[in-house]
Amino acid sequence: MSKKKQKTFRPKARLPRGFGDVNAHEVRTMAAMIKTIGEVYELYGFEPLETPALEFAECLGKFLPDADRPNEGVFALQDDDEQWMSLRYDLTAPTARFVAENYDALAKPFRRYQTGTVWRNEKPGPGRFRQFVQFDADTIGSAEMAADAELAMMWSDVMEKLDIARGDYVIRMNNRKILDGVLDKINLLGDDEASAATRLTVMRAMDKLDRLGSDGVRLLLGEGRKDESGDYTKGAQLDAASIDKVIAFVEAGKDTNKATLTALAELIAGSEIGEAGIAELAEIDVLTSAAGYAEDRICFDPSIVRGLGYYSGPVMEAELTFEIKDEKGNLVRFGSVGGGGRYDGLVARFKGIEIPATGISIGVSRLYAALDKLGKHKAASVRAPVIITVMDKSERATYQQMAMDLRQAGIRAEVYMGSSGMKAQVKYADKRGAPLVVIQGEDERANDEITIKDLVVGSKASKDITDNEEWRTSQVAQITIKSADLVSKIQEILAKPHHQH
RNA sequence: GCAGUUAUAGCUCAGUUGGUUAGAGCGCCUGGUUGUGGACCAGGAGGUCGCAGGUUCGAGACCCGCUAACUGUACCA
Repeated sequence: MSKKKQKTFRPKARLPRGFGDVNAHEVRTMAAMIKTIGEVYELYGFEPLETPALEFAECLGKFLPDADRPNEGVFALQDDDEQWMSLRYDLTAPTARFVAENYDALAKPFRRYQTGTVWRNEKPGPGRFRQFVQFDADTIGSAEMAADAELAMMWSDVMEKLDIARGDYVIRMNNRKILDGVLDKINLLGDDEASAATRLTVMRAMDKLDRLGSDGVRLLLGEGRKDESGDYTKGAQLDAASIDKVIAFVEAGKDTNKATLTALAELIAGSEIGEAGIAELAEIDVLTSAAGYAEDRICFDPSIVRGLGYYSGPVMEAELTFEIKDEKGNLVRFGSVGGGGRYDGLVARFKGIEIPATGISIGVSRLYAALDKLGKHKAASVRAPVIITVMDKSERATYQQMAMDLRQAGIRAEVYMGSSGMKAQVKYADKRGAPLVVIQGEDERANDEITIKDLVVGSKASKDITDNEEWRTSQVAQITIKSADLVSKIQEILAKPHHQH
């Protein structure tokens, strides 16, 4: 052996980008959110379903891993028998698989809700992760607009149950058939490849109205647009008349849903598919209006596009409309926190027969981030445990009994599990945010007493004490009680206002 | 994917036209205080200056390549 020290390999402790740890506060608030959303879904009659994280790649849809880039878009791996499996990238595709697999046994329409983690192998950004949580509800096997209307209203209920005030959010709704109507009017509904490609470009451009404004969209519909970094995006090369039509369409939103429908009807008059879409939205409007859900909650917005893949009828998006400032004072808008719509073709991939379906997907992770910045999380705070210090290790059983007594009364309590001295123990309690510290050393034990130190009161008192001698010897915010009174005394102290949240 | 910017301690960042042992604040640890959080005081740990090459007597700084992160943009079931 050489005398040189072998350099031991130490991996850098780090996480792949787009993945994040979830701390105690986040776990609790996220769980509370999920509970709230689930309760609303249950109220509407939806049933829970869980499916696995991995599915056969071919079941999830068009993102089949190929030999060159097996993990583009999805995380995929090969089973023993070389079949490709993928981590699910949404909850809709697994649901379609489930329905196709169990179709005969299900009560139709099948109404289920599901929450879970999904994974996407793509570039992360602010508010965008490679692993995140969604919470979906779908009605499968109904072509009725009532199903879409119900989801929009339920979504609105969810937002308000999460303490997002009416006006701070809005469910925006459009219809893919109306979008097709516009494309129809500018002669882009052809089956040829060129039309299909231009269609995509046009829809992408329309979807960017909120971010780029109508001037930016105009550029994307025409020649192309150069962004501030100098990168150039080629446009759809439409002629001026067509551009005007598309712009008029995306800006056709009015103050009331009825007025929007009227405006849209004029713009796409003569297109069969477009008129069908307007009829669908009109039907939804009747139902939502009758239930009292006005434009301040569910708003028809012609600029909503929502993905390019499978939607076939109404599409919707939940948007947070308030703005707040970040640490640097910049205005931050959260924007979309979920999407949904009708996808009549999805189950047909498996069954051959078309089964109409509609659903919504709430982006729990994004919504969480937004509510966190708003300070709107409820039920998030759990009181830290009372810490019982270990003054004499030989008395551990006694301290343990104190903790058990407190727990019996429903009070979080823990005996200090480390081996440091008292100073470190109180410091530990402080760092944990403990409300109280329980102390029983030799002196107390001799008199069958226990000392309770109130860390909240002590913290306030420390501001007026600059002398350490005084701080130490005055034993600030401490009381000594009879051992038998431990639980009742602590209950009494914790009921005081300064220990309430 | 494309473009721009950046990379120095756990965090936020200094580091002069290239010059000796690379700094500060905050945080962390220890002691002042063997039975007490904060404040204060004293001390301490922590860096292959992203990686690899080159220019130079000499590189944290200059040049080339790579990597990563950030921002914008594209894509987004």
